[in-house]
Amino acid sequence: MRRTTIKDVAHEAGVSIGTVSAVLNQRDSVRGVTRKRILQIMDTMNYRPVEAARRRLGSPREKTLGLVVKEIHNPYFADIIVGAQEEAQKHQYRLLVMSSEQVFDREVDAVKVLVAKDIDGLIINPLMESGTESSHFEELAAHNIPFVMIEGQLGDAASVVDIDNEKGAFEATMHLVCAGHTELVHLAGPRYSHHALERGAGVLRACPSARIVHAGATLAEGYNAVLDHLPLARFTALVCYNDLVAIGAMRGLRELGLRIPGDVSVVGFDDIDVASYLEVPLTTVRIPKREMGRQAAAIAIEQIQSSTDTRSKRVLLDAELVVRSSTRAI
Amino acid sequence: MRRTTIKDVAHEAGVSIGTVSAVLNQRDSVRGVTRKRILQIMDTMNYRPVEAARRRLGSPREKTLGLVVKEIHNPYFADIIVGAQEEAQKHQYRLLVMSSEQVFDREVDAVKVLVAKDIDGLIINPLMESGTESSHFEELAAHNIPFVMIEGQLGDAASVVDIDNEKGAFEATMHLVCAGHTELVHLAGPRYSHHALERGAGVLRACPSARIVHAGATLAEGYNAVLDHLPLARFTALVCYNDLVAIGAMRGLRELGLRIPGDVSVVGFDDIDVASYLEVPLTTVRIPKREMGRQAAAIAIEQIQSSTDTRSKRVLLDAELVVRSSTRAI
DNA sequence: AATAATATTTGAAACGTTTCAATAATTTGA
DNA sequence: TCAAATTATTGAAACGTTTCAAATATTATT
Repeated sequence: MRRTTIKDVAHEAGVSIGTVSAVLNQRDSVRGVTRKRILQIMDTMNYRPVEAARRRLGSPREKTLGLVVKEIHNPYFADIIVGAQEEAQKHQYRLLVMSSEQVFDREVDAVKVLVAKDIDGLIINPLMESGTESSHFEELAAHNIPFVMIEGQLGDAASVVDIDNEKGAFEATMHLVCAGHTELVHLAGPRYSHHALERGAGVLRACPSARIVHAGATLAEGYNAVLDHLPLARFTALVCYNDLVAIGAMRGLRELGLRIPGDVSVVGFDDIDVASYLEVPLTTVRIPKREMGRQAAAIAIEQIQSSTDTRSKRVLLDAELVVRSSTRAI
Repeated sequence: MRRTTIKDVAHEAGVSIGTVSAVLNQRDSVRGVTRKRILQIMDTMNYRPVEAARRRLGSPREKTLGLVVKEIHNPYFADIIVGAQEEAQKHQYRLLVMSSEQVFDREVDAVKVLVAKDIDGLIINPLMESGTESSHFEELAAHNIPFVMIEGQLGDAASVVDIDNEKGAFEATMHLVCAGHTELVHLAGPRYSHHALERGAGVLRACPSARIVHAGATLAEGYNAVLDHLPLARFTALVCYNDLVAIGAMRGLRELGLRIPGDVSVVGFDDIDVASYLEVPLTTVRIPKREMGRQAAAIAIEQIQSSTDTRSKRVLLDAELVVRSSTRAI
C-alpha cells in the first residue's frame, strides 16, 4: 500500500497536480469550489506531502546543528545544551537534541537519524565504546558533516571540547588531604565513562590510599553506595564522582548518623545549580558547562562555514574548586 | 554560486553519476583507484549530498516524533522527555527535542523546523500566548501532522495531556490549613503560565487570605522572592510554585534565621528527584512526569497510525500530595 | 453575441539523488 | 590468444514535489 501522493489526490479530484500543488501552497489562484473539493479529498485520503520533495530539492535548507547527549536526565547536560543552544541561536542555527540514554545502539541510531534529517553539523557526547572509527562516525565523515565531541577519547581525530577532569579531581582531593584527611573514600562514577576514569585517576594521584567504591552518576546510586559499602567503614572524607552522587551520599551519611562536615567532609563535581542551595552547601569542582556547550557549537559552526580548514581543534577548559561548607579541616 | 552536486563531481572525475552514487553508498562495485579519485574530488569540491534527494524520494522514512519544551533546563521537563522517549522507543519512533526557552518566536520556529524535518507527530509544551489558532499550529494542521499538547488551553481543539494543578495546589494548601496554619504565603510562578495560574487558584480556594508573592520558576527566583518580600512578613507557611522555588526559598528562609519546619512550613510542587534527598525532605505535590510524557507520545503515535480517528483526546492525570518533613502542625 | 479582460487550470521541465538492467572492461583459464 | 567469467561503469527511469509559461474557461463590457 503506497503512500498517498499529490498525483493520487489530483486524479481523484479530476484536476492536474499543478492545481493540487497550488492549493497546498495556499496560492489564491484556485477557485473556491475547486479548492474546497481538493481539500476535502486530501482529508479523506489522508494525504501528507513528502517534505523531502517539497523543499524544492536543492533549495537552501534550515541551518541546523544536532546534539546527542548521553542522558537528558542530568542537570549537567542541561547546561551544556543551553550553552550550545545560545551559541547556535547567535548564528541563526537551530539545535536538534537527541539522547542515547547510555545505550550504544541508540547513539548510533541517533546519529543516523540526524544525518537523515540533514543537519549541518553535530555535537556529540559519545559513549566510551564509540571510537572515531565507529560506523556512525564514518557516516558523518562520508557525508562531510563536521562534528565535535564533548568528552572524547584523547586519540580521536575529531574536534573535542572537554575539561581537565584529572586536575579537577586532583585539586578537590588535595583540598581534603591538605586539610588533614587521611582516610578518603572515592565514590566512583560509571565504569565506562571517560570522566569517571579521569576523575578516579586524579583522586588517586592526590591520595594513593583512597578507597574506591563504585557508585554511578545518580542520586540513588550515591545513596545506595553509602548504605551498601560504608556503614562500618572508617573514613573522614568522601570524594564523589559528581554532585548528584554527593547529594545522594549525604543523605546516606545522615541516615548513618554521620554529620557533614562534622564527621565526614564531602566533595562533589560539576557544581550543578542546586549544589549551593543545600542546607550544607556543597564543596565541589565547578565545570564551565555552558561554556563547553557554547564552544562546541562555535567550533561546529566554524567548521561548517570554512570548508577549507578542516583541522580538528581540541579545547580543554579548566575546572575550578569551589569551597563551600561540606568540607572542613580535621 | 550553486551548491556542488553529484553531477559536478561526476563531471570533474570523468565518470557517470551512477559511479559517484555507488561510492557515496559504499557499494563495493567500484574499483579502488576510481573510488579514491572520486573521494578525493568530493573532498576538494566540498561535496555534500542533499539528503532530501537521497532517501529515494517517497521511500519510507525514519519514524520520528518532535518534542518542543519551554525550557530544557528544568528537571521537570527532563522527566517528561524521558517518558516520551521511552514510549516512542517502544514503537520504534525516535524523539527529536527542541526548546523554545520561553520565547514565543522560537517556539514557532522550532515547530516549523520540525515540520521541515518531516516529523510524523509532535508533542508540544506550548507557551501561553500560543493558542491553537497560531500560525505554527495551523501549519501542523495543514500538513496533517497530529500533535499533542502538554499543558494546554482548556478550549483547545488539540489533544492535551495535563494534570489537575488546581486540585493539587488545593490539597497542598489544605494540608497546611488543616495543620493549623493561617498566615500563608504563596510564592507564585511565571505570570504567563497555565500551571502557575491554576496553582494560584487552588491555593486561594483553600486559603482565600493567602498572600501572593510573585516569584518565578527557578532556584534563584525562589531565593530572591523570600529575601525581597518576606524579611518582615508574618507567616508560618509557604506554598511554592514548584520544588525549585521551594528549595531556593528554603535557603532564603535559613538566611533570615527561620527554621524549617520549626518556624515555617514549606510545600513544593512537582516532586523532582532531589526533593527527597534534601536535609529537610520536601513536602510536595507529586506530578507523574514520566507518565505525562509517555501518554503524550502514546496519543501522538496512535493518531499517526489511525488515520481515521482524529478526535482529540484529553488526559488529566492526578497529582498527589507527598508529605515529608518540611511541613508540620502548628 | 462578440470581444476583451481576467481568472483558473494545465502540462512539462526541473530539483539531486538512487536503482538496476545493459554494456564495457578486465581477468581468468585453457 | 581466445572465450568465458567476472568486475566495473553507464545511462535512463523514477521518486514527489514546485514552478511557470501556455492554454482554456469565465466574466465583464459593448
